[in-house]
Amino acid sequence: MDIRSLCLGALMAGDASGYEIRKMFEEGVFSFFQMASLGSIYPALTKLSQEGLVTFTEQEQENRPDKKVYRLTPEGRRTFLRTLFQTRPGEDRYRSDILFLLSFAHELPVELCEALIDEYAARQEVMLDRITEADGQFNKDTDTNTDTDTKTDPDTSKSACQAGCDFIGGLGEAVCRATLDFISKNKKPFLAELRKRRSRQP
Amino acid sequence: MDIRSLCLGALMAGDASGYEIRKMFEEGVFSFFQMASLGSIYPALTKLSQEGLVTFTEQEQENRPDKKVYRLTPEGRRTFLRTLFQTRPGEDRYRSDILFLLSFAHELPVELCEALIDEYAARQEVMLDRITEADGQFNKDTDTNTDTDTKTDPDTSKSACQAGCDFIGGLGEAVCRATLDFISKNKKPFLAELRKRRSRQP
DNA sequence: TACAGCATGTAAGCAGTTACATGATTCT
DNA sequence: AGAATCATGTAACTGCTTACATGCTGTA
Repeated sequence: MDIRSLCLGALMAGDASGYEIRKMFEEGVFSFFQMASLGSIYPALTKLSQEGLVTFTEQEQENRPDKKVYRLTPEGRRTFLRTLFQTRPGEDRYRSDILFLLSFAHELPVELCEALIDEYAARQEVMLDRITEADGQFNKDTDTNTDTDTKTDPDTSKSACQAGCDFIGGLGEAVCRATLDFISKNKKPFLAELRKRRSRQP
Repeated sequence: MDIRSLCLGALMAGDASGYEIRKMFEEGVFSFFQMASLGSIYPALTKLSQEGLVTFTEQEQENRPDKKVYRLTPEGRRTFLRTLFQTRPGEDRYRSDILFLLSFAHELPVELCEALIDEYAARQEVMLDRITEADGQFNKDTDTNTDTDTKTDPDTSKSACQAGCDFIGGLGEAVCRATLDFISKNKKPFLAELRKRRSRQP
């Protein structure tokens, strides 16, 4: 998925600034399985608006810098939907430095291994919080899109991403819990095993 | 983790050609949490050998193209270990087109949603097989490194990556199973929910 | 006959990260 | 006083994917 589709997808949930879109990928629903940095979001939004797939309104804010609030155009919506249909999804990719480091546990001090496992668990915990908190975050009104033609009817708009996001949120939750469960069950035996080996071969 | 460290890590398990290293990331132990393509592996190995971190021997093969079998030098080993100690692990990143597409389930035909879920499950199944098969793949003798000074003693060598890889393999297995379990429990209700909405708002 | 697997390598191109640039406000 | 949050944007750089180039073997 390229960054442009990611931005369009984010805007499907409601109007947002570049900064807010990043937050969706960093803390929100999408954080579980996609990410995007500001350095890629801003150029993408610029290009998207040049192509007429999004529009933006500059919002003055008190005590805050101005905001460019982007909104999907009907064409943007159509384009995004077409993309969804046509995309044959690429392979999932999971990258984890921690797990790579832990592959070499037998070469590392046991304390470091423990720290790595704890760090891994802590991150999973954070992810779990994000996922459970994000539940229904697509339903909070974004005050700007109550009377737009980009939105169909209020009911559809309300349930925006809901069904899909619930399912995926549930999946993410299950995965995080399984991970944390595995760690709580296997951490100690694993570290004990490492110490045993260490004492055999110093 | 940059590609160079990944290659060094792969070679910790025993001598290998570039082609074989890719297989480790594509089908082997590392496939769960890292990946690397040939187009990045070959240049990395070349650079690594220029820096003296690996050596290679050209092996003629019958009915097969020649092979360059790479081996860690003591310095390569030291460098890699130092990297392990010093690296403060970057954030885990999971990217999934399928899950992104499924976030918009309410905009897609139910049949497509089902196909996406099935595809997702199938991939998890493949991953599960890889992980369980990979168990102990670090222990199969690679016939070339029985009498080298890069290896410590046979016992250590035998248990190469074992402890860490067992742990991580177990984790991967748990995660895959949790995913498949979640899907088998929630797929039907989810699709039913989608159909219900669809009939309400055609 | 065509495709898949084994095997290595180069190079173009792109996508995205990181760093830089700017600046106000609020919290510690 | 300094860090963090909000807010936007550009540009250099990097790292990776993809495609190209080559060629043999075994299978469908």
